[in-house]
Amino acid sequence: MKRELLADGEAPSVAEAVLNAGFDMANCPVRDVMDHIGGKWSSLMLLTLSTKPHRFGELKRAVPDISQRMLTQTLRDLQRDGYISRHVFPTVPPSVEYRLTELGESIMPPLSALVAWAVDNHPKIVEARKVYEEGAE
Amino acid sequence: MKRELLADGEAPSVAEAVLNAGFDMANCPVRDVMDHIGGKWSSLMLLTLSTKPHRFGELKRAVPDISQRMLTQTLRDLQRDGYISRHVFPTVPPSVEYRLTELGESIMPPLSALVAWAVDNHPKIVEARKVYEEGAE
DNA sequence: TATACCTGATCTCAAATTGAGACTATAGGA
DNA sequence: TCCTATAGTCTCAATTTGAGATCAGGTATA
Repeated sequence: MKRELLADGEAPSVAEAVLNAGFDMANCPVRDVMDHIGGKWSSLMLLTLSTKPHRFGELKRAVPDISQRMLTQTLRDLQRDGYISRHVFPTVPPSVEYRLTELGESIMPPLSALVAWAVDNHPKIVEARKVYEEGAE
Repeated sequence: MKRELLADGEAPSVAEAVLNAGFDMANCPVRDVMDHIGGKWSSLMLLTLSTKPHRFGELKRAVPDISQRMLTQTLRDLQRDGYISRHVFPTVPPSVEYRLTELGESIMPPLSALVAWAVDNHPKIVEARKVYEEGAE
């Protein structure tokens, strides 16, 4: 395995590798990638599309509180970065299908791991916020 | 293991679990967590703090193009959500040390995996953008 | 025939978020 | 006395976001 995951207390090898060796802040891959897939809707889009290809309207229904404007823009961004592909079917009215590319599929294992962590640890975060708010009074 | 990582082509079990079972969009853990650690600077902060505790000024030097305002705010947000702790030393001038909490440590394995993916696949994304721009002309 | 409606996408304007840079307090050193 | 360093905060302009109307074009309904 090229990079090992960190166990609690283990030396953070990935972080050190990234932060030390050739870490150009001006053209930082971490920020460049995280900015996009960390966007407000991107992870939810990728997660939804990982189950199966979706049409525009399906995505809108799957993620109800996204505005049409942001849906279009999020899809454009993901397409631009090569995570998803866009297929127009010349039906009437025209329908458009979005699906993960190979690159998009390849990010799902680490992204899913992070999402799983998020779901598992969400209660702790909510609790931490409550404690913080109480301390701030 | 509670959740398994996905191999390419495997059924996206995490995504389905999240999207189906009790997935309340209004109080979505995925968005709630990703919004914060996916923020423009959060992942870089966590990554930097995972190597060792840092003082405010050290963080500013480690992430040069963050503004002081956003550094303060990002640290507050991470502290509020329980990822990092803040220790004030009553020296003159006072110095403040930030370090990962147990919760913060626990997110590093999945976050590091994603960062590793980002570093490994950054060239493909840059290439995808180039192709997209050319096709758009 | 006229009207409503479906699709995916865009336009406009107001609201929220962000960045740049100046400003605060205190104390030590030149 | 003036300059430096620390960890922030404050203000204002620029960018990003959301809500809602609008578009194009063809089909179903009245």
